[in-house]
Amino acid sequence: MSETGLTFSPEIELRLDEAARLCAERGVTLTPLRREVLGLVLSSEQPIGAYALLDRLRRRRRGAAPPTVYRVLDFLRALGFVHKVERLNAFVGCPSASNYVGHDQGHAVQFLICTRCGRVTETEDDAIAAAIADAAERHGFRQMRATVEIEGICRACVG
Amino acid sequence: MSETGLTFSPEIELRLDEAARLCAERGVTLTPLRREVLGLVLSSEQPIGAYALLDRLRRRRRGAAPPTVYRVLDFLRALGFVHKVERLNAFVGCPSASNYVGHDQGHAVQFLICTRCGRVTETEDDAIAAAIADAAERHGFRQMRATVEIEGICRACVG
DNA sequence: CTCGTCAATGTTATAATATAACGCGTCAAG
DNA sequence: CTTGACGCGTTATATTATAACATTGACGAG
Repeated sequence: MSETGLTFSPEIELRLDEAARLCAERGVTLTPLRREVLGLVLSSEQPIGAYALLDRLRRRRRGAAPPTVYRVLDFLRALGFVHKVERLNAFVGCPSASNYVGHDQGHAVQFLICTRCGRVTETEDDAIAAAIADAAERHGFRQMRATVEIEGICRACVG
Repeated sequence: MSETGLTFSPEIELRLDEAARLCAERGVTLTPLRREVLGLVLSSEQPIGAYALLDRLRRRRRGAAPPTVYRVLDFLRALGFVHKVERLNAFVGCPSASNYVGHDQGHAVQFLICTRCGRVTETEDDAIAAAIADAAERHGFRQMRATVEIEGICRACVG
């Protein structure tokens, strides 16, 4: 009857389709492997580490190795589909990848990391970005990108 | 005649003395090992990785091992004498440790990371801190600390 | 004194994260 | 048809960090 069926939830498949479209626009390819890795990242409630990703990937692709996932993550980050949370050495899907600009930067994002539930919320706060740009300028510093990771307890956890 | 001589430059020895004083105030001890590690971090022009630190430490202490430096770094970070630069997995001395407040936080600091010369400048920008606090609050997020790391080209390098 | 306790460090092993380097197949341009 | 770029496989290794347990020395209670 049916084929393998959808690998991911319909919502995520939609986002993957959108990502494929954006890739095509930029003259690059969202290969099956890349699509699968992105789907796994997007499916994770929490930031996912490269090796956790690798484990999950291996359920479907025998022989996947660290370079497999790191290469794909590099690709996805360069396109802005995925971000790395430095504090956690883990990766999150970008909720607004259509805003894409460039190499894991472009739209200045910040993360709210809940140390209780482990979830990470991405924001794009212009006031923070402006304050940072301003501070950089005052130091005569030519800013390329900024990492902003706020740790604490999220609304849901704090009750 | 003289003994071993000063391990570090006079300026750094002064800062180490000050650190020892602050430790005493807080009822903890800046042991010789801790003093030496802090001196090494302060002596480094650039952020220094734990294993680079370990190498240098070994010149004077045979048998130093990774836990040796990680434990000391934890101690120094808890006191605010040292910060970790997450983007680099490396450590910098805090220029204003007298402002100490607590566990590698307290006074909200930001880093300006020059990707050309590798130097890192620490700042304490209230506008950034305020913008972050404000954004957190708007998300109903109880902020505990924030990592802000700005990458680009420093004044000296950009000319 | 001497015992217990604690902070500090030593010691061994291993976990977790990330990259280097090379090979191989496909496919399109020339 | 061959050359070069891309995508991925494969093996090995580098880098960063922690777990777990042992030893030492200082110091107060008894």
